Amino acid sequence: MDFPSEQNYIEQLSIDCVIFGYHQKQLKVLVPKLNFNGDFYALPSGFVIQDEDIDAAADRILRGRTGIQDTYIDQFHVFGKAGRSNETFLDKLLELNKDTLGEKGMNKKQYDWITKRFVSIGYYALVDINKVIPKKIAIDASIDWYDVRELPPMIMDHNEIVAKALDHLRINIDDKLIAFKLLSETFTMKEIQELYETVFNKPFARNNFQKKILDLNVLDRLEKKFTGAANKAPFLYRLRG
Amino acid sequence: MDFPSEQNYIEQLSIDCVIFGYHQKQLKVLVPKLNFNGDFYALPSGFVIQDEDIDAAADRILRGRTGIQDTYIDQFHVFGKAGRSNETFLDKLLELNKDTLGEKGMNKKQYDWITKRFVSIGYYALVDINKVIPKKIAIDASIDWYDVRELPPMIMDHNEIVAKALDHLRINIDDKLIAFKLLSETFTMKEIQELYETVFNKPFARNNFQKKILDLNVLDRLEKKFTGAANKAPFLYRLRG
DNA sequence: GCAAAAGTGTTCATTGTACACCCATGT
DNA sequence: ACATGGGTGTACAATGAACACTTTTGC
Repeated sequence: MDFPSEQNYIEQLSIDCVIFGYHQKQLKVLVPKLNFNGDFYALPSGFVIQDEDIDAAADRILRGRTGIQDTYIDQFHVFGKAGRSNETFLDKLLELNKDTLGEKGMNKKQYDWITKRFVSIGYYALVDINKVIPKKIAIDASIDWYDVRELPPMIMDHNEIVAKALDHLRINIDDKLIAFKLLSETFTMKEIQELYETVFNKPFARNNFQKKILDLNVLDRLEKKFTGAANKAPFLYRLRG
Repeated sequence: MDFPSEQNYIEQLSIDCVIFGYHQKQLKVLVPKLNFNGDFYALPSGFVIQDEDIDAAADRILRGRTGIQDTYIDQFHVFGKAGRSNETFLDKLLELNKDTLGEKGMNKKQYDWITKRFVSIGYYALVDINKVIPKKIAIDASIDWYDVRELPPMIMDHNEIVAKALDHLRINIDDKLIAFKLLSETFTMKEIQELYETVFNKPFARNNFQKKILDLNVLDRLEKKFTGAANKAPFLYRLRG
């Protein structure tokens, strides 16, 4: 396997990505399971190349797991507690993977790299879940979408990182008009409302919600969407610009 | 001099502090001038010790320049463009300080430390300017308060860092009730208003402002403050808790 | 009494919420 | 025709901004 210590990365600095998607009234996060013995789930992470902007590094990490690039990303917090790495996680990982991560599998440089304390920059990304085909990379055993409310226990402080990312998503969703990044190109008003209700975990009044969204003046109203249902056909909308 | 490369610091990761104070209708930033040949002004910065939380590192750096600790700090952004260090600044610094920073003054390890690319975590701090006696540390030739609108040109992207810190101060000032951190223990309503007017660079209506602040329900009204002026004496207030 | 500045109240506009109603669609 | 869900309009409440008025202080 490739050890990051062999690459020209900044040491002890990592980037953790919370990739949000939305499907069928569920806010989902893309989470790989690590290709080691033991059930280790970890956010898509990576390191910063010496001559690379940190935003570019986040975009590169995202591209590796989603296949798409130039998606919406937002750097929201740095996680830098000294003890965030070594609360049982590392011991367990090394214990269960003596062959690959022990003295046989690694040299000292490699061992030092993974056992040192890391400061991690948290990014969250919003993607159209239909455009993403989750991709395993070398370190992954599998990768899947999980409902943000039913995430597996992840390594280190990764569950906290997701919680904080969700806080920031809620704070920014109106201000930065980012809700639409989670939807397809075109969408109905009901779909936006259900997205909001999922994100905030509370109902919104239908008519007032419509007014609020239309008053943003950022949507173009397109043709109607005929579903075959026995009711009035809803309009499709698209983000202007 | 002490080189940071001799300490047990995380490499290529720094912390930059924007220390805000307020005095006589001016929002001020504490800026040291570096103890090198050439006019190099730089935000109070430092590095993270291996077993130290990043918040603790910021607090330590702050304590070094202000003498006070446990002040209000907020981590607001990470500055990580690959080219932020080496736009003429480093060349100029090395050129003007061949004796101390050239081959004579430094070994290779020290030279590598200062010439590598840095990712910097930005913190801003709010202090009661009356409680701070600015302290030079070894690297400083001088240290002074500057009006945020009349800062000297600083190294690298430090002027941008201040601008972004000010953005975040404005965003958070109401939400996190942090305006009072810039004032003395007790203050008049007029002093709070002038602080707001300085921070936002715009006037506020006196009566509405008073109502807004009192409606926060976080202030205790104390005795009146008799200034000797020929007008009604204002009340003093203090943050509750 | 008077000027200066603090404190309070009242009105108007804007925004947000709750309720009611009409419209299109397929059976 | 009618059940279903989409779209719009109106009334009320809460919030915020503009204006007016009263109170206190030292000369």
